[in-house]
Formats: sequence, C-alpha cells, structure tokens
Amino acid sequence: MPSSRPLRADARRNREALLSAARQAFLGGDTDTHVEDIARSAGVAVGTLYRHFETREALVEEVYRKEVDDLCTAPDDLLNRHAPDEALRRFLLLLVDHAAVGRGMSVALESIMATDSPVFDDARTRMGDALTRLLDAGSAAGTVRDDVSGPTLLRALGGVCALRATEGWLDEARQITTLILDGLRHGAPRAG
Amino acid sequence: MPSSRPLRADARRNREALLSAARQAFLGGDTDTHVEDIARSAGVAVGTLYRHFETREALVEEVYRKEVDDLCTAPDDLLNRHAPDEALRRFLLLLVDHAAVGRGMSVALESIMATDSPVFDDARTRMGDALTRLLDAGSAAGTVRDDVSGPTLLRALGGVCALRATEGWLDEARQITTLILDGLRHGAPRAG
DNA sequence: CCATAAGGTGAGTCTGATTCCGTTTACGTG
DNA sequence: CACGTAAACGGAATCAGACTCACCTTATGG
Repeated sequence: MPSSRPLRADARRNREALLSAARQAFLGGDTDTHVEDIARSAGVAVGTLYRHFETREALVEEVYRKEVDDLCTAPDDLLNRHAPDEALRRFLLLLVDHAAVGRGMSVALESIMATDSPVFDDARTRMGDALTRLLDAGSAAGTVRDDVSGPTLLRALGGVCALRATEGWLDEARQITTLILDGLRHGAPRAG
Repeated sequence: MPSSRPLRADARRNREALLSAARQAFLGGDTDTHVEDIARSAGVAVGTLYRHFETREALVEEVYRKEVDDLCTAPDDLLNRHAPDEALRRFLLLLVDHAAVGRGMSVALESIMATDSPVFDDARTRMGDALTRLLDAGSAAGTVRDDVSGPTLLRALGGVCALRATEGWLDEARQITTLILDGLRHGAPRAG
C-alpha cells in the first residue's frame, strides 16, 4: 500500500498545492476553514482533495506533523550546547514561542498535547520522545527529578498551548512553563 | 430579557427533563450525543429543546456549569479544615478525582480550562476564583509562592483533564498535579 | 501517436444542527 | 366553569458542511 508508484506529476503538484493552502489557512489561525475553501484556494476540486487525504482531519494532521517535526529536532541541538536543565528550559520556552508565532501552531500543539485523537498519535509520540531525551539527560546529570516521563510532561504542557488569543497570554504561558520547570527541578520540595 | 415571568409549569418540567437527559448523556461520557436523542429521551421534540437552549452548546454549558459550581464550593470547606497548602493539594486532587468519575466531567473540565470558548466563560471564572482563594490563603501563610494567579493555575491544569481514557491516566494525572504543586511551593528553586 | 491507468471533477448524498409556523395547552379572568 | 390568549410544543423543512461516485481528462511509457 505505501508508495506503490511515484505520483504522477500533476498529482504531486496538486498535493503540494493542497498542503500549502491548508498550511496557510490553519497556521494563519483559521482552524475551521471548509474543505471546499482549501480546495478552491489550491485551485482544485474537493474530489481531488479527497483523493489525496482520507478526511479533513488527515489533512490537518499532515500539516501539523511537519511543524512538529521541525520542533522536535531542537532538543538534540540544545543538549549539545547547554546543560540538560538549561536545554529543557529553552525547549519549553521554544514551544511557547512557536505557539506565539500565530494561533495556528498553538492549535496544533494543543490538539497534540491535549487529546487522544489517534490522528495525532504520531506527532504526540515524537514530542514525547523529544521531551524524554531532555528529561533523561537532566536526571542523568542529577539536576532534574527522575520520576516524570516525557509523555507525562507533554500532558502537563497541554494547558500552556491553549492560551492563544487571551489578553496577555504570552506572559501567562511563560509563567506556567516556569512553574512546571520549578516543579521538575531536582531537590524541589516534594508534595506530601 | 432575563426572568420576565416565571416559567409556565409544563415549560419548567420540560426544561428540567432536558437538563437531566443531557446530564445523563454528557456526564456518562457520550459527549457528542445528538440533540434529537437528548430531546427524545426527555420526551420532548427538538423544537422544545431549542426553545429552552439557544444552541446545543448552550445546553452543554448549562449542564457543566452546575458540576463546576459544586466543585467550587469545596475550597472554602477545605480552607476551614486544613492549612492552605494542604487545602490546595486536596483541591487539585479533587479535580482529578472528579475527572475520574467518568469521562464526562473530564471533558467538561477540559473544555473549561483549555479553551477560550465564551460558552464556558462563566465556569472558567468561577474556577479561577476558587483557585485564587486557595493561592491567596497559601501565600498569606507563606507556604505558597505569590506570583501565580488563579486563572494561570487553571490554565496549567488544562492538560491534566485531557487524559481521560488513556491507559494509566489516573496515575499520570496525579503525577502532573504533584508536579505543579511542587512548583508552587514557596521556596521551590526558581528557574533562572 | 495511442492506449490506458492515474488523476480530476463537482453535483449529489448524508448526517446532524437549527428554524419556522401551525397546533396545543396552561392559566388568569369574568 | 368556560374562554381568550400568550406561552409552549411538535416536527417537517431547511441549512451547513463533510464526504462519495460515476464520468471525464490527461500524463506517460511503449
């Protein structure tokens, strides 16, 4: 089923056009753009959209996965350049800033972190792994507590990414991030 | 517009029936029950449902608001019985347990905490206030840091309530709660 | 060039929320 | 206890938006 033949030239072109139109719509913040509109602005008919993407959600997922993939390359770089707890701190703030770029990415992150939708399984796994790498490095260095897993931390961050568009949300997001980091620090006073 | 005349007897009866049918459906976990089904199981036609509730969402909100109101009476009791930081701890765990009762409440809390939907403005405000009371008491007693607001904490908890149905989610939820509490403790090492 | 399979089209279907108006009913009044 | 009337109700009709399918168009490899 996967990759039978290479796509025909026009098909590949249309697929790209669709993804690009969808990216523009979704990352621009308009998360509930109609499929018809996406198809139209890609210069194709809905039938074509559905030839390339199983459902509307599948298209959404494809767009967001690429964004998440980008983000997930960051931890390795950060770990090379910084102490583990600092790398962790920077990564979390990076998430916030990405969410800040536009409402769109925030919606993506939220969907990924705050739902169980199988549509985002893949992205969720990648993010979880990225966080796990950071946490492991930190606890190996003794600066981060070792009883929190990547996926759990991912869940904890869910709320941060739901803030878009509130007055003063960026500050609030940073504050929550800090709060979580403080809780993660090795030697934090533990709740009874 | 608000409270012109008292509702006619049959109207009040139907309204109650609708709310009760909706509560049963939503809190039972089936968050996307069709309006037709709710109306039917309340023994009423859709037209009647729409006479009482502007939209489907409005009905959802009404159901959830009541649950949230219940929950929001807890902090005062807890503050009477326990030291502020303990009261805070218990309240957060109470949230988790409420989410545990069934997926329904979890969905409610998630919607409330993790979105900006004006539909939940009211519930969100109440929860924010409840948390503020707890935080204020804690920081007055010097056991809780004073730079986190109720609404911010509410946001931070958003992820916790999105866990329902995952394998082992209850443990994960408790762990995240603990993590946040640790970050809140006065004297926690602060992130740089 | 042609055959033909891959790809595209868009009107039509389906599902579910919301509306609208004719009918029924509660209840204050004489 | 009728009766009039505003308030409620019912439910078929409408609307919205995702998704399908039977038929047409076009790359492409031989």
